[in-house]
Amino acid sequence: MARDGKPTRAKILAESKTLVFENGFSGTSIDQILARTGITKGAFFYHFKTKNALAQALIEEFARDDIGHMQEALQKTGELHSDPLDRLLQFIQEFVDLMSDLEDPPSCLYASYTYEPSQFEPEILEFISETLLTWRKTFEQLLENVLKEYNTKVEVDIAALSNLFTVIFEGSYVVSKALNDPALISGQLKELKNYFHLLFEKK
Amino acid sequence: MARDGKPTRAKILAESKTLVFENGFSGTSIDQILARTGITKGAFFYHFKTKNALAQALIEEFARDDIGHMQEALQKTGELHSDPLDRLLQFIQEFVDLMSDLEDPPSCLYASYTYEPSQFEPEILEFISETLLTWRKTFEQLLENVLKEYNTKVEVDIAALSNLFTVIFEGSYVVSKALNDPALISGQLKELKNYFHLLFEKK
DNA sequence: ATATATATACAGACTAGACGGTACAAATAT
DNA sequence: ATATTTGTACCGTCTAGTCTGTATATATAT
Repeated sequence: MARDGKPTRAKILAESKTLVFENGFSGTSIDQILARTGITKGAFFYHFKTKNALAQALIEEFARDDIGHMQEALQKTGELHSDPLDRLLQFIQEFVDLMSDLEDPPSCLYASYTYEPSQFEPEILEFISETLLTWRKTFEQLLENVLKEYNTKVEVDIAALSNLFTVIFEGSYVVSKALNDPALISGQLKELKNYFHLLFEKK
Repeated sequence: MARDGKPTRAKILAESKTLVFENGFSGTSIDQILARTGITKGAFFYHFKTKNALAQALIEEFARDDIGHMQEALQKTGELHSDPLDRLLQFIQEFVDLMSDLEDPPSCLYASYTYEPSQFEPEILEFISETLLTWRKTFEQLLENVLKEYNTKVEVDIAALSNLFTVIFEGSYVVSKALNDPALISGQLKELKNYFHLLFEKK
Protein backbone atom coordinates (compact mmCIF):
# COMPACT_ATOMS: atom_id res chain seq x y z
CA MET A 1 0.00 0.00 0.00
CA ALA A 2 0.91 3.67 -0.20
CA ARG A 3 -0.50 7.08 0.55
CA ASP A 4 -4.17 7.56 -0.17
CA GLY A 5 -4.65 8.74 -3.75
CA LYS A 6 -8.32 9.59 -3.51
CA PRO A 7 -7.87 13.26 -2.54
CA THR A 8 -5.51 13.72 -5.49
CA ARG A 9 -7.96 12.16 -7.88
CA ALA A 10 -10.79 14.24 -6.45
CA LYS A 11 -8.78 17.44 -6.79
CA ILE A 12 -8.01 16.66 -10.42
CA LEU A 13 -11.68 16.04 -11.16
CA ALA A 14 -12.87 19.17 -9.39
CA GLU A 15 -10.42 21.56 -11.00
CA SER A 16 -10.76 19.93 -14.39
CA LYS A 17 -14.49 20.43 -14.35
CA THR A 18 -14.04 24.12 -13.61
CA LEU A 19 -11.45 24.44 -16.36
CA VAL A 20 -13.59 22.63 -18.91
CA PHE A 21 -16.41 25.06 -18.25
CA GLU A 22 -14.03 27.96 -18.83
CA ASN A 23 -12.05 26.65 -21.80
CA GLY A 24 -13.94 23.73 -23.22
CA PHE A 25 -12.42 20.27 -23.06
CA SER A 26 -9.95 20.54 -25.92
CA GLY A 27 -9.10 24.05 -24.76
CA THR A 28 -8.11 22.69 -21.38
CA SER A 29 -4.53 21.44 -21.29
CA ILE A 30 -3.19 18.98 -18.79
CA ASP A 31 -0.51 21.51 -17.86
CA GLN A 32 -3.29 23.90 -16.87
CA ILE A 33 -4.79 21.26 -14.63
CA LEU A 34 -1.40 20.63 -13.07
CA ALA A 35 -0.86 24.34 -12.47
CA ARG A 36 -4.22 24.73 -10.72
CA THR A 37 -3.93 21.65 -8.58
CA GLY A 38 -0.21 21.71 -7.86
CA ILE A 39 -0.15 18.08 -8.91
CA THR A 40 2.59 16.74 -11.17
CA LYS A 41 2.38 15.01 -14.49
CA GLY A 42 3.36 11.69 -13.01
CA ALA A 43 0.52 11.84 -10.55
CA PHE A 44 -1.98 12.89 -13.20
CA PHE A 45 -1.18 10.06 -15.57
CA TYR A 46 -1.14 7.65 -12.71
CA HIS A 47 -4.79 8.43 -12.04
CA PHE A 48 -5.89 8.84 -15.67
CA LYS A 49 -4.27 6.87 -18.47
CA THR A 50 -5.18 9.46 -21.08
CA LYS A 51 -6.86 12.84 -21.28
CA ASN A 52 -9.90 11.07 -22.64
CA ALA A 53 -10.07 8.85 -19.58
CA LEU A 54 -10.39 12.08 -17.61
CA ALA A 55 -13.25 13.13 -19.89
CA GLN A 56 -15.03 9.90 -19.11
CA ALA A 57 -14.51 10.15 -15.36
CA LEU A 58 -15.74 13.75 -15.45
CA ILE A 59 -18.96 12.97 -17.26
CA GLU A 60 -19.64 9.93 -15.08
CA GLU A 61 -19.27 11.97 -11.93
CA PHE A 62 -21.40 14.74 -13.38
CA ALA A 63 -24.15 12.33 -14.37
CA ARG A 64 -24.07 10.62 -11.00
CA ASP A 65 -24.68 13.93 -9.25
CA ASP A 66 -27.29 14.89 -11.81
CA ILE A 67 -29.32 11.70 -11.56
CA GLY A 68 -28.84 11.93 -7.80
CA HIS A 69 -30.66 15.25 -7.79
CA MET A 70 -33.42 13.73 -9.86
CA GLN A 71 -33.90 10.82 -7.52
CA GLU A 72 -33.82 13.04 -4.49
CA ALA A 73 -36.56 15.21 -5.95
CA LEU A 74 -38.56 12.14 -6.89
CA GLN A 75 -38.32 10.77 -3.38
CA LYS A 76 -39.15 14.05 -1.67
CA THR A 77 -42.21 14.69 -3.82
CA GLY A 78 -43.35 11.10 -3.74
CA GLU A 79 -43.75 11.22 0.00
CA LEU A 80 -45.81 14.36 0.17
CA HIS A 81 -48.25 14.50 -2.69
CA SER A 82 -51.13 12.24 -3.47
CA ASP A 83 -52.27 14.36 -6.41
CA PRO A 84 -50.08 13.65 -9.45
CA LEU A 85 -50.24 17.21 -10.80
CA ASP A 86 -49.23 18.61 -7.42
CA ARG A 87 -46.38 16.19 -7.43
CA LEU A 88 -45.24 17.18 -10.92
CA LEU A 89 -45.34 20.85 -10.01
CA GLN A 90 -43.51 20.26 -6.76
CA PHE A 91 -40.92 18.17 -8.58
CA ILE A 92 -40.12 21.16 -10.76
CA GLN A 93 -40.22 23.44 -7.71
CA GLU A 94 -37.43 21.40 -6.17
CA PHE A 95 -35.20 22.54 -9.01
CA VAL A 96 -36.45 26.09 -8.83
CA ASP A 97 -35.24 26.03 -5.22
CA LEU A 98 -31.98 24.34 -6.17
CA MET A 99 -31.32 27.04 -8.77
CA SER A 100 -32.21 29.99 -6.58
CA ASP A 101 -29.58 32.27 -5.06
CA LEU A 102 -26.79 31.16 -7.37
CA GLU A 103 -23.81 33.46 -7.39
CA ASP A 104 -22.55 32.47 -10.81
CA PRO A 105 -24.23 30.87 -13.80
CA PRO A 106 -23.73 27.12 -13.62
CA SER A 107 -22.75 24.96 -16.58
CA CYS A 108 -23.74 21.57 -17.90
CA LEU A 109 -21.14 19.07 -18.99
CA TYR A 110 -23.62 17.40 -21.36
CA ALA A 111 -23.92 20.63 -23.33
CA SER A 112 -20.21 21.28 -23.13
CA TYR A 113 -19.36 17.88 -24.63
CA THR A 114 -22.21 18.08 -27.12
CA TYR A 115 -20.73 21.22 -28.65
CA GLU A 116 -17.36 19.58 -29.35
CA PRO A 117 -18.48 16.01 -30.01
CA SER A 118 -15.48 14.92 -32.05
CA GLN A 119 -13.28 15.17 -28.96
CA PHE A 120 -14.96 12.22 -27.27
CA GLU A 121 -15.34 8.51 -27.80
CA PRO A 122 -18.76 7.46 -29.09
CA GLU A 123 -19.45 5.69 -25.78
CA ILE A 124 -19.21 8.98 -23.95
CA LEU A 125 -21.69 10.64 -26.29
CA GLU A 126 -24.03 7.67 -25.97
CA PHE A 127 -23.75 7.82 -22.22
CA ILE A 128 -24.90 11.45 -22.33
CA SER A 129 -27.77 10.49 -24.59
CA GLU A 130 -28.83 7.71 -22.23
CA THR A 131 -28.67 9.99 -19.23
CA LEU A 132 -30.92 12.53 -20.93
CA LEU A 133 -33.29 9.72 -21.81
CA THR A 134 -33.43 8.79 -18.14
CA TRP A 135 -34.71 12.28 -17.43
CA ARG A 136 -37.25 11.94 -20.21
CA LYS A 137 -38.49 8.61 -18.91
CA THR A 138 -38.97 10.07 -15.47
CA PHE A 139 -41.02 12.90 -16.89
CA GLU A 140 -43.03 10.55 -19.04
CA GLN A 141 -43.95 8.65 -15.93
CA LEU A 142 -44.87 11.77 -13.98
CA LEU A 143 -46.97 13.04 -16.90
CA GLU A 144 -48.74 9.75 -17.46
CA ASN A 145 -49.78 9.73 -13.84
CA VAL A 146 -51.19 13.22 -14.30
CA LEU A 147 -53.06 12.19 -17.43
CA LYS A 148 -54.89 9.45 -15.54
CA GLU A 149 -56.69 12.08 -13.51
CA TYR A 150 -56.50 15.13 -15.76
CA ASN A 151 -57.36 16.14 -19.29
CA THR A 152 -55.31 18.63 -21.29
CA LYS A 153 -56.92 21.80 -22.51
CA VAL A 154 -55.15 21.56 -25.84
CA GLU A 155 -53.78 18.55 -27.65
CA VAL A 156 -50.23 17.88 -26.59
CA ASP A 157 -47.36 15.73 -27.72
CA ILE A 158 -46.47 13.74 -24.63
CA ALA A 159 -42.97 12.98 -25.91
CA ALA A 160 -42.29 16.67 -26.54
CA LEU A 161 -43.65 17.55 -23.11
CA SER A 162 -41.35 14.98 -21.53
CA ASN A 163 -38.33 16.65 -23.09
CA LEU A 164 -39.37 20.15 -22.19
CA PHE A 165 -37.85 20.12 -18.71
CA THR A 166 -34.42 19.14 -19.98
CA VAL A 167 -34.71 21.54 -22.88
CA ILE A 168 -35.52 24.45 -20.60
CA PHE A 169 -32.76 23.45 -18.24
CA GLU A 170 -30.13 23.28 -20.97
CA GLY A 171 -31.37 26.44 -22.61
CA SER A 172 -31.38 28.30 -19.30
CA TYR A 173 -27.81 27.31 -18.67
CA VAL A 174 -26.69 28.61 -22.05
CA VAL A 175 -28.59 31.88 -21.85
CA SER A 176 -27.75 32.45 -18.21
CA LYS A 177 -24.06 32.04 -19.03
CA ALA A 178 -24.25 34.22 -22.11
CA LEU A 179 -26.07 37.01 -20.28
CA ASN A 180 -24.23 36.40 -17.02
CA ASP A 181 -27.58 36.20 -15.26
CA PRO A 182 -27.67 33.31 -12.77
CA ALA A 183 -31.17 34.20 -11.62
CA LEU A 184 -32.58 33.46 -15.05
CA ILE A 185 -32.66 29.72 -14.57
CA SER A 186 -35.16 29.52 -11.75
CA GLY A 187 -37.33 32.04 -13.58
CA GLN A 188 -37.51 29.84 -16.65
CA LEU A 189 -38.37 26.76 -14.63
CA LYS A 190 -41.21 28.70 -13.05
CA GLU A 191 -42.61 29.32 -16.51
CA LEU A 192 -42.55 25.60 -17.10
CA LYS A 193 -44.53 25.15 -13.90
CA ASN A 194 -47.00 27.75 -15.12
CA TYR A 195 -47.42 25.91 -18.38
CA PHE A 196 -48.22 22.62 -16.68
CA HIS A 197 -50.49 24.42 -14.27
CA LEU A 198 -52.50 25.88 -17.15
CA LEU A 199 -52.41 22.80 -19.31
CA PHE A 200 -54.20 20.31 -17.13
CA GLU A 201 -57.76 20.30 -15.83
CA LYS A 202 -59.32 17.74 -13.51
CA LYS A 203 -61.36 15.08 -15.24
CA MET B 1 -6.54 44.61 -58.25
CA ALA B 2 -5.92 40.90 -58.40
CA ARG B 3 -8.05 37.78 -58.30
CA ASP B 4 -11.24 38.04 -56.34
CA GLY B 5 -10.71 36.89 -52.75
CA LYS B 6 -14.35 36.80 -51.68
CA PRO B 7 -15.02 33.17 -52.64
CA THR B 8 -11.94 32.14 -50.67
CA ARG B 9 -13.09 34.05 -47.63
CA ALA B 10 -16.58 32.62 -47.93
CA LYS B 11 -15.28 29.08 -48.22
CA ILE B 12 -13.14 29.56 -45.12
CA LEU B 13 -16.11 30.85 -43.16
CA ALA B 14 -18.45 28.09 -44.29
CA GLU B 15 -16.09 25.21 -43.59
CA SER B 16 -14.88 26.73 -40.33
CA LYS B 17 -18.41 26.95 -39.03
CA THR B 18 -18.99 23.28 -39.77
CA LEU B 19 -15.70 22.36 -38.12
CA VAL B 20 -16.40 24.45 -35.02
CA PHE B 21 -19.69 22.63 -34.55
CA GLU B 22 -17.87 19.31 -34.74
CA ASN B 23 -14.75 20.09 -32.73
CA GLY B 24 -15.40 23.27 -30.81
CA PHE B 25 -13.39 26.37 -31.64
CA SER B 26 -10.17 25.52 -29.84
CA GLY B 27 -10.49 21.96 -31.09
CA THR B 28 -10.53 23.22 -34.65
CA SER B 29 -7.05 23.76 -36.06
CA ILE B 30 -6.22 26.02 -38.95
CA ASP B 31 -4.60 23.08 -40.68
CA GLN B 32 -7.94 21.28 -40.54
CA ILE B 33 -9.61 24.25 -42.19
CA LEU B 34 -6.95 24.28 -44.89
CA ALA B 35 -7.37 20.57 -45.50
CA ARG B 36 -11.14 20.89 -45.92
CA THR B 37 -11.07 23.94 -48.12
CA GLY B 38 -7.95 23.19 -50.14
CA ILE B 39 -6.83 26.70 -49.31
CA THR B 40 -3.27 27.40 -48.21
CA LYS B 41 -1.94 29.03 -45.11
CA GLY B 42 -0.92 32.18 -46.89
CA ALA B 43 -4.44 32.70 -48.18
CA PHE B 44 -5.95 32.00 -44.77
CA PHE B 45 -3.80 34.51 -42.93
CA TYR B 46 -4.30 37.03 -45.67
CA HIS B 47 -8.06 36.98 -44.99
CA PHE B 48 -7.83 36.59 -41.21
CA LYS B 49 -4.96 38.08 -39.27
CA THR B 50 -5.37 35.63 -36.39
CA LYS B 51 -7.49 32.64 -35.51
CA ASN B 52 -9.44 34.91 -33.22
CA ALA B 53 -10.25 37.24 -36.09
CA LEU B 54 -11.89 34.23 -37.71
CA ALA B 55 -13.90 33.66 -34.54
CA GLN B 56 -15.15 37.20 -34.73
CA ALA B 57 -16.05 36.99 -38.42
CA LEU B 58 -17.85 33.70 -37.79
CA ILE B 59 -20.00 35.02 -35.00
CA GLU B 60 -20.80 38.20 -36.88
CA GLU B 61 -21.97 36.26 -39.89
CA PHE B 62 -23.95 33.90 -37.70
CA ALA B 63 -25.64 36.77 -35.88
CA ARG B 64 -26.41 38.56 -39.12
CA ASP B 65 -28.23 35.50 -40.43
CA ASP B 66 -29.90 34.96 -37.07
CA ILE B 67 -31.21 38.49 -36.72
CA GLY B 68 -32.13 38.32 -40.39
CA HIS B 69 -34.47 35.42 -39.64
CA MET B 70 -35.94 37.38 -36.78
CA GLN B 71 -36.65 40.41 -38.90
CA GLU B 72 -38.07 38.35 -41.69
CA ALA B 73 -40.49 36.68 -39.29
CA LEU B 74 -41.40 40.06 -37.82
CA GLN B 75 -42.12 41.46 -41.22
CA LYS B 76 -44.15 38.49 -42.41
CA THR B 77 -46.32 38.38 -39.31
CA GLY B 78 -46.68 42.14 -39.10
CA GLU B 79 -48.39 42.23 -42.45
CA LEU B 80 -50.96 39.56 -41.78
CA HIS B 81 -52.19 39.80 -38.24
CA SER B 82 -54.11 42.56 -36.57
CA ASP B 83 -54.53 40.59 -33.34
CA PRO B 84 -51.31 40.74 -31.30
CA LEU B 85 -51.68 37.24 -29.86
CA ASP B 86 -52.23 35.79 -33.32
CA ARG B 87 -49.14 37.59 -34.41
CA LEU B 88 -47.06 36.28 -31.51
CA LEU B 89 -48.18 32.73 -32.20
CA GLN B 90 -47.55 33.07 -35.91
CA PHE B 91 -44.14 34.54 -35.19
CA ILE B 92 -43.23 31.38 -33.34
CA GLN B 93 -44.83 29.29 -36.06
CA GLU B 94 -42.43 30.80 -38.55
CA PHE B 95 -39.61 29.13 -36.64
CA VAL B 96 -41.52 25.90 -36.26
CA ASP B 97 -41.66 25.86 -40.05
CA LEU B 98 -38.01 26.82 -40.38
CA MET B 99 -37.02 23.96 -38.08
CA SER B 100 -39.19 21.32 -39.72
CA ASP B 101 -37.76 18.64 -41.98
CA LEU B 102 -34.19 19.08 -40.84
CA GLU B 103 -31.92 16.23 -41.80
CA ASP B 104 -29.36 16.85 -39.07
CA PRO B 105 -29.52 18.62 -35.73
CA PRO B 106 -28.39 22.22 -36.21
CA SER B 107 -26.04 24.04 -33.87
CA CYS B 108 -25.82 27.51 -32.41
CA LEU B 109 -22.56 29.40 -32.39
CA TYR B 110 -23.67 31.44 -29.37
CA ALA B 111 -23.88 28.27 -27.31
CA SER B 112 -20.68 26.89 -28.77
CA TYR B 113 -18.72 30.00 -27.80
CA THR B 114 -20.48 30.27 -24.45
CA TYR B 115 -19.19 26.86 -23.44
CA GLU B 116 -15.55 27.80 -24.03
CA PRO B 117 -15.63 31.50 -23.15
CA SER B 118 -11.94 31.90 -22.34
CA GLN B 119 -11.07 31.33 -25.99
CA PHE B 120 -12.63 34.60 -27.08
CA GLU B 121 -12.08 38.30 -26.59
CA PRO B 122 -14.53 39.92 -24.20
CA GLU B 123 -16.00 41.94 -27.10
CA ILE B 124 -17.08 38.73 -28.79
CA LEU B 125 -18.84 37.49 -25.68
CA GLU B 126 -20.50 40.86 -25.26
CA PHE B 127 -21.60 40.81 -28.85
CA ILE B 128 -23.33 37.48 -28.21
CA SER B 129 -24.96 38.90 -25.12
CA GLU B 130 -26.22 41.91 -27.04
CA THR B 131 -27.59 39.76 -29.82
CA LEU B 132 -29.53 37.64 -27.36
CA LEU B 133 -30.85 40.83 -25.79
CA THR B 134 -32.08 41.90 -29.22
CA TRP B 135 -34.18 38.77 -29.30
CA ARG B 136 -35.45 39.48 -25.82
CA LYS B 137 -36.39 43.04 -26.72
CA THR B 138 -38.33 41.83 -29.73
CA PHE B 139 -40.26 39.41 -27.58
CA GLU B 140 -40.88 42.04 -24.93
CA GLN B 141 -42.45 44.18 -27.59
CA LEU B 142 -44.58 41.39 -28.97
CA LEU B 143 -45.71 40.46 -25.48
CA GLU B 144 -46.48 44.00 -24.44
CA ASN B 145 -48.71 44.36 -27.45
CA VAL B 146 -50.52 41.21 -26.41
CA LEU B 147 -50.93 42.47 -22.85
CA LYS B 148 -52.71 45.59 -24.06
CA GLU B 149 -55.61 43.43 -25.22
CA TYR B 150 -55.22 40.33 -23.08
CA ASN B 151 -54.97 39.37 -19.44
CA THR B 152 -52.88 36.47 -18.22
CA LYS B 153 -54.57 33.63 -16.38
CA VAL B 154 -51.71 33.39 -13.91
CA GLU B 155 -49.24 35.99 -12.80
CA VAL B 156 -46.23 36.00 -15.07
CA ASP B 157 -42.78 37.48 -15.12
CA ILE B 158 -42.66 39.38 -18.39
CA ALA B 159 -38.85 39.38 -18.47
CA ALA B 160 -38.75 35.62 -17.98
CA LEU B 161 -41.39 35.15 -20.67
CA SER B 162 -39.33 37.27 -23.05
CA ASN B 163 -36.34 34.98 -22.59
CA LEU B 164 -38.30 31.78 -22.95
CA PHE B 165 -38.14 31.65 -26.74
CA THR B 166 -34.36 31.90 -26.79
CA VAL B 167 -34.08 29.48 -23.88
CA ILE B 168 -36.19 26.87 -25.64
CA PHE B 169 -34.30 27.40 -28.85
CA GLU B 170 -30.91 26.97 -27.23
CA GLY B 171 -32.08 24.04 -25.14
CA SER B 172 -33.63 22.35 -28.17
CA TYR B 173 -30.39 22.63 -30.06
CA VAL B 174 -28.44 21.03 -27.23
CA VAL B 175 -30.89 18.20 -26.63
CA SER B 176 -31.51 17.60 -30.31
CA LYS B 177 -27.75 17.25 -30.88
CA ALA B 178 -27.26 15.05 -27.83
CA LEU B 179 -30.13 12.73 -28.80
CA ASN B 180 -29.48 13.09 -32.53
CA ASP B 181 -33.13 14.00 -33.00
CA PRO B 182 -33.51 16.95 -35.40
CA ALA B 183 -37.31 16.81 -35.22
CA LEU B 184 -37.22 17.68 -31.53
CA ILE B 185 -36.75 21.39 -32.09
CA SER B 186 -39.99 22.18 -33.85
CA GLY B 187 -41.82 20.07 -31.29
CA GLN B 188 -40.46 22.14 -28.42
CA LEU B 189 -41.37 25.41 -30.13
CA LYS B 190 -44.91 24.11 -30.53
CA GLU B 191 -45.08 23.65 -26.77
CA LEU B 192 -44.09 27.29 -26.38
CA LYS B 193 -46.94 28.21 -28.70
CA ASN B 194 -49.29 26.11 -26.59
CA TYR B 195 -48.15 27.89 -23.45
CA PHE B 196 -48.82 31.33 -24.88
CA HIS B 197 -52.11 30.10 -26.27
CA LEU B 198 -53.22 28.96 -22.82
CA LEU B 199 -51.76 31.88 -20.93
CA PHE B 200 -53.71 34.76 -22.43
CA GLU B 201 -57.41 35.51 -22.37
CA LYS B 202 -59.14 38.41 -24.10
CA LYS B 203 -59.87 41.38 -21.84
C1' DA C 1 9.02 -5.54 17.84
C1' DT C 2 11.61 -4.98 13.84
C1' DA C 3 13.58 -5.64 9.30
C1' DT C 4 12.16 -6.64 4.72
C1' DA C 5 9.28 -6.99 0.71
C1' DT C 6 5.77 -5.02 -2.21
C1' DA C 7 2.18 -2.53 -4.29
C1' DT C 8 0.61 2.13 -4.47
C1' DA C 9 1.32 6.95 -5.31
C1' DC C 10 3.94 10.61 -6.95
C1' DA C 11 8.02 13.51 -9.08
C1' DG C 12 9.92 15.56 -13.03
C1' DA C 13 12.83 15.39 -17.22
C1' DC C 14 12.04 14.24 -21.85
C1' DT C 15 10.03 13.45 -26.70
C1' DA C 16 7.67 13.67 -31.10
C1' DG C 17 4.33 15.92 -33.26
C1' DA C 18 0.78 19.57 -33.69
C1' DC C 19 -0.15 24.28 -32.96
C1' DG C 20 -0.69 29.30 -34.44
C1' DG C 21 1.76 32.42 -36.78
C1' DT C 22 5.57 34.55 -40.05
C1' DA C 23 8.41 35.49 -44.17
C1' DC C 24 8.64 36.05 -48.54
C1' DA C 25 8.39 34.54 -53.18
C1' DA C 26 5.13 33.61 -56.99
C1' DA C 27 0.97 34.27 -59.40
C1' DT C 28 -2.95 36.92 -61.03
C1' DA C 29 -5.86 40.61 -62.71
C1' DT C 30 -6.31 45.41 -63.84
C1' DA D 1 3.47 48.28 -63.51
C1' DT D 2 1.28 47.44 -59.42
C1' DA D 3 -1.79 46.15 -55.75
C1' DT D 4 -3.97 42.10 -54.36
C1' DT D 5 -4.11 37.28 -53.57
C1' DT D 6 -2.04 32.79 -52.96
C1' DG D 7 1.80 29.05 -52.17
C1' DT D 8 5.21 27.06 -49.22
C1' DA D 9 8.90 26.64 -46.21
C1' DC D 10 9.84 27.60 -41.71
C1' DC D 11 9.85 28.93 -36.42
C1' DG D 12 9.15 28.84 -31.49
C1' DT D 13 5.82 27.19 -28.32
C1' DC D 14 2.66 24.12 -26.48
C1' DT D 15 0.59 19.51 -26.54
C1' DA D 16 -0.42 14.80 -24.75
C1' DG D 17 1.95 11.22 -23.33
C1' DT D 18 6.37 8.32 -21.72
C1' DC D 19 10.05 6.95 -18.90
C1' DT D 20 12.78 6.22 -14.97
C1' DG D 21 13.22 6.79 -10.52
C1' DT D 22 11.62 7.70 -5.62
C1' DA D 23 8.78 8.05 -1.51
C1' DT D 24 5.24 5.98 1.45
C1' DA D 25 2.24 2.91 3.78
C1' DT D 26 1.02 -1.73 4.69
C1' DA D 27 1.77 -6.87 4.88
C1' DT D 28 4.69 -10.50 6.20
C1' DA D 29 8.42 -13.14 8.28
C1' DT D 30 11.34 -13.57 11.89
